[in-house]
Amino acid sequence: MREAARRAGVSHNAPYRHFADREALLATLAAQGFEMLGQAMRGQTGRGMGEAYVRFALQYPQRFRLMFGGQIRLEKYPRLRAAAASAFDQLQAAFSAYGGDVRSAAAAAWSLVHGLCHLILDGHFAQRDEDFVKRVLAVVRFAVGPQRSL
Amino acid sequence: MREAARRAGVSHNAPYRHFADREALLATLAAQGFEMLGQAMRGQTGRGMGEAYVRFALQYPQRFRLMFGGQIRLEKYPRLRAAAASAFDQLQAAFSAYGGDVRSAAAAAWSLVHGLCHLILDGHFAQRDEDFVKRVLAVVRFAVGPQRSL
DNA sequence: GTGGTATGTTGACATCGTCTACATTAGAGG
DNA sequence: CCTCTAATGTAGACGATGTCAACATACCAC
Repeated sequence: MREAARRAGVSHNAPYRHFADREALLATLAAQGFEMLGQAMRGQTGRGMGEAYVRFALQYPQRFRLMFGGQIRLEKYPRLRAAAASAFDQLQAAFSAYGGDVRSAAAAAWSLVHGLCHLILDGHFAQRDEDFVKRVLAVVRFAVGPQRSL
Repeated sequence: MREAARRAGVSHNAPYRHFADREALLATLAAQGFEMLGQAMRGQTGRGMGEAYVRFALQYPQRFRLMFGGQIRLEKYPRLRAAAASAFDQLQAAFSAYGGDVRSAAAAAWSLVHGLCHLILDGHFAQRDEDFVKRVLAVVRFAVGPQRSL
C-alpha cells in the first residue's frame, strides 16, 4: 500500500480512500487483468486462443501471478470472479460447436494453457519461446465427441 | 519466521540458526514438497500419474502453492530445482516409450495436470471431485508419433 | 453560504524480517 | 577434569509494512 502511495506521489494513507485494504487493491488489479486477458483472446479461435493466453501470461507475468497466485479469495470479490468467468466463457464458447463433453474439453484446454504458463514462468522449462509453446500445444487432441477429434 | 518460531516454542530468532532467511526456509519446505510429489507419483503410469499429481495438490494445497507460487526463485536454490526436475523426469519417463516429440508431449501432459490443479485450487471450477478430474484428463489425447495416439 | 461528501494528511500501533550482541550448551582433545 | 570451539538459543533494536483514528481541505448541492 505504501509503495503504491509512493508511486502515486501521495501520502501513505491516501490509497485507503479508494480501496478498503490491500487485498481489495490487488483484487481490482486482478480483475483488470482478467479483462485484459479476455481482450487478448477476443477474435481468436481454437489454438490461437491458447497461444494468446500464453502470450498474455509471458507479457505480463506479474499480473498473471497476481490473477492466479491464490492470494486473493475469489469468494470475497464477486466482480473478480465474474471477470475470470467471462474470460473462461470465451474459451468454452470455442468448444461449444463440438458435441460431447464440452465442459470437460474446455476445462482441459484451459488447464493445458494455464499450466503451461505457470511452468514457463516458474522456469521449469529450458525453452520459453513461441515455437516451444506452439509445439507443446500442437501435441494435444481433444476427444470431444464419442469419435470426434479437435 | 516469527510464526514458525512461535509454533516451535522458541524465541523469534532461533530459526535464523537453521535458515539463512525466510526464503531459504520456504525453499526447504518446497523441496520437501517436490520429494513428496515424486513419492506420490512413484509406481504410477500414464493417466494414473496425472491423477496422483492432482491428488497431491488437492491434499496439500498450501504446499503446492508454495512449490509453484513463484515466490521462490529457482535459480537461487539448486537443490530445489533438482527436486523439481526429478519429479518432472518421472513424468517424462512415462512418455519415453512412445516415439515422436517426447519432450513436448511430456511438457503438455505436465502442463495439463498442473493447470488443472491451479484452477481447481483457485476455485475456478464448480466441481473438484475426483470424478471431474478423471473426466477432464480423459478428454485429451497426446499425438506423440506422426500417426500414433496415446 | 452551509452542510456534506470525497479526498488527502499526520501520527500512532502492532507486526514482521533481519541484524548485532550476548548467553548457554555440548562435545572433542589435551 | 578442563578448556576451547561450534552449535544453538535469547534479547533488543531497526526499518518497513498494513491499518486505524483524528484532523484537514476541496468541491458540489441546496
